Amino acid sequence: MLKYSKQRESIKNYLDTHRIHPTAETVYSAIRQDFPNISLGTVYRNLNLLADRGEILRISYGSGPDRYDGNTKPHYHFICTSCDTMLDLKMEPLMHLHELAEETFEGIITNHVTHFFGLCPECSNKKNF
Amino acid sequence: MLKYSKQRESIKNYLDTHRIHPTAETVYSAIRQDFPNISLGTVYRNLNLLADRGEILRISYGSGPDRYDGNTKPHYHFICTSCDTMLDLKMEPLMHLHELAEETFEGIITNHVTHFFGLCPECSNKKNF
DNA sequence: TCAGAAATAGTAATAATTACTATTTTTGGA
DNA sequence: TCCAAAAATAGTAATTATTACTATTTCTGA
Repeated sequence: MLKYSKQRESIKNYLDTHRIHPTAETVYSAIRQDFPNISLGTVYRNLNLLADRGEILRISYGSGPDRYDGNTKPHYHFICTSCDTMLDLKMEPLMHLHELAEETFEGIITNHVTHFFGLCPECSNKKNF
Repeated sequence: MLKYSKQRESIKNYLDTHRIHPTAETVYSAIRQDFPNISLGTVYRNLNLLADRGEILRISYGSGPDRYDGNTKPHYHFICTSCDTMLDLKMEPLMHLHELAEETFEGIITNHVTHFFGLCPECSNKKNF
């Protein structure tokens, strides 16, 4: 049985109001403004709990820590290989790609994950000068 | 200047002859049959070196350790959420997806990574009984 | 053959995350 | 309103995957 906690509410609220795809560490630093004694374990536990319930997204990619996203609508993510910024892409996601993949596969494919890499607008400008 | 090493040759050969997408730890265990004193650091260093040179693929996904693949031809990977087996998919990869994504993006997108998840043939059979 | 460069083995360190435990908070009844 | 059980927390320790460090060994080309 899930019980209310003000720490969890604060974490959820932070993700809903800051669409920067923060890491657990970033969330931890931010929440500490309001809850100076919150522990990193609590942040991880609640991020996992919220992600398992589908209230937030956990985004894993290559190297580096996982990112979290309050926007659960299907959308693609871009990661800048120079500054690690993660951005939402406007492109419509290919929702049925895994159904296509399943046609030539003996098992069951239920979902797929795609991430895009390159230089973010800011970093691509810097490289031009 | 790159120098020959029998350990590296053995690692490369293992990946070329075992298309099971092994982890560094799996490669380490296997190579130890021939080189009982090889260190895990040597395995990691050579896997990284080979991947950087494009001779093998490093595959990172959600949780769990990275996998390595001697097959450098572009192809998609499937990961079983039940047993963690990684399999190649026969489906043709969408090589130009990141060019499509770049059309609605202010920065530069140079590549993308897609992984598929579900139950492998073996695990999907088990669940039916 | 030999000297310098590169690679190795073995070990220590790091980064991200999870596990553990004693204490505190929440919550649905009495 | 009070209370006990369940759940959550803070603080800490442990784990996992990987990289860094260093003294020794192996390559290689002159």
